Amino acid sequence: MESLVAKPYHHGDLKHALVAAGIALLAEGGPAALDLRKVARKAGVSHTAPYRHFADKRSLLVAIAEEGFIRLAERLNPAIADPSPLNTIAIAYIHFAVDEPALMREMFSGLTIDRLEHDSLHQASKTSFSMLIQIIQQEQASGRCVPDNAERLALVLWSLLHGLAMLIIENQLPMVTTQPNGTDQFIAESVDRLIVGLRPRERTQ
Amino acid sequence: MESLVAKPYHHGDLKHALVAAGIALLAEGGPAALDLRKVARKAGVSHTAPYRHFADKRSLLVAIAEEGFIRLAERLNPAIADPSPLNTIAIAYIHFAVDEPALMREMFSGLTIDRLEHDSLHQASKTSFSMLIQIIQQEQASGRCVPDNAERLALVLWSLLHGLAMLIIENQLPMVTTQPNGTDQFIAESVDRLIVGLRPRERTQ
DNA sequence: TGTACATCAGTGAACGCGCGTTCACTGATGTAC
DNA sequence: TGTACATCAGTGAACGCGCGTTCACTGATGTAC
Repeated sequence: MESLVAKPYHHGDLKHALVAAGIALLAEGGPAALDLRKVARKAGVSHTAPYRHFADKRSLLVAIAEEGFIRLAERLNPAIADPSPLNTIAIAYIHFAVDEPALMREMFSGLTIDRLEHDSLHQASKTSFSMLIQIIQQEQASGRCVPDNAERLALVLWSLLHGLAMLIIENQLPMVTTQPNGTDQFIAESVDRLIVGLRPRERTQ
Repeated sequence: MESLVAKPYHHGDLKHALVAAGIALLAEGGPAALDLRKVARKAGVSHTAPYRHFADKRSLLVAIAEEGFIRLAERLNPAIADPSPLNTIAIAYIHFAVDEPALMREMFSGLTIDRLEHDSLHQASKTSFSMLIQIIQQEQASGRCVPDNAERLALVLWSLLHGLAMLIIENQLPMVTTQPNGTDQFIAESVDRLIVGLRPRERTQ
């Protein structure tokens, strides 16, 4: 069901259209659906046209992962100005994963794409991470977070959020996700737990 | 380099041999390396022999994931009797992932295998999770953990461990993993953080 | 403004490959009498 | 203990398929004069 009106010979912006087509295919059919020929078909172009813009399939995958990190950063960004930034960024992170599970997996499949070899991809992922650091620093400034190394604390937070996101999209937490509003509730519960800790406090509040 | 001595016509235990061959292939070549023909070749058998034991490729993948969860449970089990069980089970969980990254990914790829449809697989994964619950309950019994719902607390712990494991095997934490002993140190740091919390405590200890 | 030509962005046929699966088969094993 | 036969576990040829990639090509565009 291609919606193409009076297609010209030259596409105009095929490179970005191919990335968008790839992301759309991931959304529709999971990771297995991502092959060069399908991407080209989705973009309404012959299956050899992508080679004018990407050296090979791997290059397209890198571009898709990069775009994924850019979109993730856009989703996380509003949390910085939020009065309850930890919970808000957690919700944003996990909702992004739930909305785009296949893209999320593709972005984090470091086994197939070595991030450090692709600088723009690396930068894109660092942008998201820097938001976590920033939020930790804000919380430290207002005395709601211990004054330890902010990057390290952000890594712990990231691990919790990433684990939640992955377990949820891999359907490992049915006891949580099948409840109405269960996911958001459990995210809030998890973030609270990280904030107050497992160990009992002498005097609450 | 098959080490086969005087191969008989009947294999004897081909079913388990195929699962073992699949896990070995995952260890060697990553997720992409896992196809029926390679598995059969690895087990020293024709590429149609697996169909005597598995209906199709999917069935073999389910069996491999199940074996993965059994092995994970074996690795986690000793932590229960450990004096510092939280840190020990965390180390065990993440070391398992680091040792068998492709198997780990396969086990948790719920997008392709629906766990709830395969009861023995579901049971196998619950065994590992129940160890986390057990450890939380022990800590609660000795007053080192708040007396909230143990299963819920275990889910939070699991999320943290899973996120750590995934980020590490996807090579997202180079700043941690490239340091000598950096991984174990960061695991300990993360578990400690979950125990004491992000929020400052009035009076330490 | 018009023409010549280099360059760029697309096409479609063709390739080799390895996959999952099927099929008719054969060799090995277990059991009834 | 020996034989007949059903059953089980393996084989190898063959299939259809879709993939990534290459190649020679053609249509469209931009620029120099």
